[in-house]
Amino acid sequence: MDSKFLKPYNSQETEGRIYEAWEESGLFNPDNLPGDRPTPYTIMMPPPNATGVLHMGHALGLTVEDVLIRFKRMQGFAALWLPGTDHAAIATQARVEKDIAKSEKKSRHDLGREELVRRIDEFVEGSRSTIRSQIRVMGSSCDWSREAFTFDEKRNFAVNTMFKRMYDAGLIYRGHRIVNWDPKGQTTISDDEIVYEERKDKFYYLKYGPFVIGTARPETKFGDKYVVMHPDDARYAEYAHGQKLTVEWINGPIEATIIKDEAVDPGFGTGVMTITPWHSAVDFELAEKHGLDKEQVIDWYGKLLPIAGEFAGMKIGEARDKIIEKLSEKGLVDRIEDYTHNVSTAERTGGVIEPQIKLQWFVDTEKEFALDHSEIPGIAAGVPITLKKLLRTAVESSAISIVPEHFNKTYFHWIDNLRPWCISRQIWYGHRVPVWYRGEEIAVGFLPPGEGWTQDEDTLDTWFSSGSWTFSTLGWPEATKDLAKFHPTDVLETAYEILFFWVARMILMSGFALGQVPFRTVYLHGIIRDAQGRKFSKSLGNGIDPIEVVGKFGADAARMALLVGNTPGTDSRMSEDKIKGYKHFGNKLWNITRFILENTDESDPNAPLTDTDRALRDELDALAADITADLDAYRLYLASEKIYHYIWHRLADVLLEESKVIFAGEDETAKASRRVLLVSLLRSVLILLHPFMPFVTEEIWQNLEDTEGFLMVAPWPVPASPAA
RNA sequence: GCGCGGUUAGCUCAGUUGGUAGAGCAUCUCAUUGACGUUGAGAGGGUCACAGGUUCGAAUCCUGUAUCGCGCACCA
Repeated sequence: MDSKFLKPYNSQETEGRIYEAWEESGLFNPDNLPGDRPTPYTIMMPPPNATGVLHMGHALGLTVEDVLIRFKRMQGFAALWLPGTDHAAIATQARVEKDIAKSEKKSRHDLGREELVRRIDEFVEGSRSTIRSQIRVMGSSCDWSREAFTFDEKRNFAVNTMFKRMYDAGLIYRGHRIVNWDPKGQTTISDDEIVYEERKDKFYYLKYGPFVIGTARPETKFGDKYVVMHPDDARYAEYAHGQKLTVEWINGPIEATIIKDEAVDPGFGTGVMTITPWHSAVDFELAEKHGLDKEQVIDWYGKLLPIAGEFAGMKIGEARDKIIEKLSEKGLVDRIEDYTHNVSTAERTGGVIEPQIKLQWFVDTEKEFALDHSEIPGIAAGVPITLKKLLRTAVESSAISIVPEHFNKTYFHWIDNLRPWCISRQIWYGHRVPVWYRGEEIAVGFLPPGEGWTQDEDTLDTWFSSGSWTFSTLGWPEATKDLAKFHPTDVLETAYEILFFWVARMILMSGFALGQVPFRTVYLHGIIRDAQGRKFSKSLGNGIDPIEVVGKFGADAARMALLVGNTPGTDSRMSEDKIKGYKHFGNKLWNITRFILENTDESDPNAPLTDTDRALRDELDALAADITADLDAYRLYLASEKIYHYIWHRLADVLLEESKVIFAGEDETAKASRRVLLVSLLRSVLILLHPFMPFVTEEIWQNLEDTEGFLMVAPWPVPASPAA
């Protein structure tokens, strides 16, 4: 027996060394795996943002993915887990701009586009290498030879190709539409990048000619020359659609036009409203419908424009009070009420969103097109379909299943509320919109030959590029071997928070580009909270750094703590005590090994098993089948607990205790049988525990005399069922 | 407002197709030079949020209520 078993298990000494050995073996790459492996099993790592360091959520994701990939690798699949990082355009640029502002007191405009992008590239390079090493620390058995970055040359080619194909199919268009404008970040953002903050404001009832209208935003009302009511509202039956009347307003009389539309809720307020098409999505649609004028009232920095007369140049907040003051003097304020509502703010900058009309690029999710090839059930090639329908069908047809299942409803609910997806951003870091202009000419996708072309200034929403992650990583648009073999992928494992941001966009892009689903299963994990149930945050300072935890307790312990009892889609709490418990477990296994080795020196491998021992062997085989079924059904929280429970409370507490009595007795047949049994059980539990605690199991395996090669590729005892 | 979840032991949470309520931690008792610096055996502790219903049988299925959390839409 190796003398190292005489001391407690030391994760610090072991884990780095084992990881290096795995990496050098080349076995993370499915091309190098032993035996004939016709069936692929693929997971694309959700690329962590290249903005900093890994947090507990990443650690959980990496652990779940690694358990699945190790399980399937041992089961004989050509297992590919492809790692990568995300350039996360807005987040990264915001981060670097902040750093520069702090250290050099310079803005991006001081630096210029080229220099800022160069600085960001530099930052990202450093950040990516940090992330790479952190992914390794968790024990992730991913194929580094295929590593990808959402903003490298290959991915840029894929993005430009995708843009061109969607443009040619009529699904991408440029238009003046209402967008979410972030005056602080000076960019548009998508609906999903908005966070709502509850605020208490005033709600003003203003006299507008013969009407009383309600508004929370008097500062937008200067241009309001349309007054809208429901056509069936008896109170206003005397007014006809299109009728004009002159009303006294903020800066004097204006001509108002009556519009009748069913969009107005007669039961809300007075049942009458005026509209501001430039600064409200609902009003914009009304204006489009009736062909009304639209006028900008607030500029790109949140200040009032000349239309506001004496209020021009004022910030919104300042103007609001003064306007009400003036209206009040003019006797036009009917009453003021308190009002609680949600204000839209930009997730990244905290700026209050100002809806604005802007010339932007959009993806149209309701326009019909046809796929020339489809493997998605319910969608036939050549038959007209919309992206919205595609998104729905992929999940409705069970081509994709979501774990836990109830997120299906959330997904459908989101699709039903989907609006055109604004994909252009006014930031400098990221894939630049692949469109070039020359006079009246426009070129899409790639820079055409010839002089005088100017590229669109905007960049693309980062989710536009990560939408193609499952296949751009495999070489698309080239028809590579990898693409043919590994796509569609098997599982997409991610946080439920980005179901829409990312998961839906991948379904959309994969469906459009390949006529395939991007993955067969979506496994959504919950948020990891602290012991008090709070979200980890910088301001609270309650973060548990996974890397620190691993240093202290080992990656194996951290992995188990993240897995056991943590059901998909449910938030869970993390405390050092829990992690410590599993460090103890690693040491328990270490000592079980020691006991078995000490008592089986003279083991005769050919000795027959007694009936009792045979039954004990069968018991573990049954457990193996059970654990396999749990893993196939994504019940990792049960599988991990079951093998833990067996090792500690069955193997150690019962079987080893019993064995002490047997070894102390006179029955040589029972002794011989028990030696064989214990060695056999030890080997089996190492295999079954390996996906969960890869380091300590591999280390023990390497130190057993009768084992060869890596535990990492030892055959799993239960073969894959044909259906799975 | 619409939708989705949670409510089970002091705490954190499991409970897969309905079949005698479980784990870890905590508490208490006992044992212990032992494979274990990190041990074992045992005990106490639960009207499974509440009210109805279906069923031979409900933590589990159905209806409703309360309460907490989340998502979406936000209404002029």
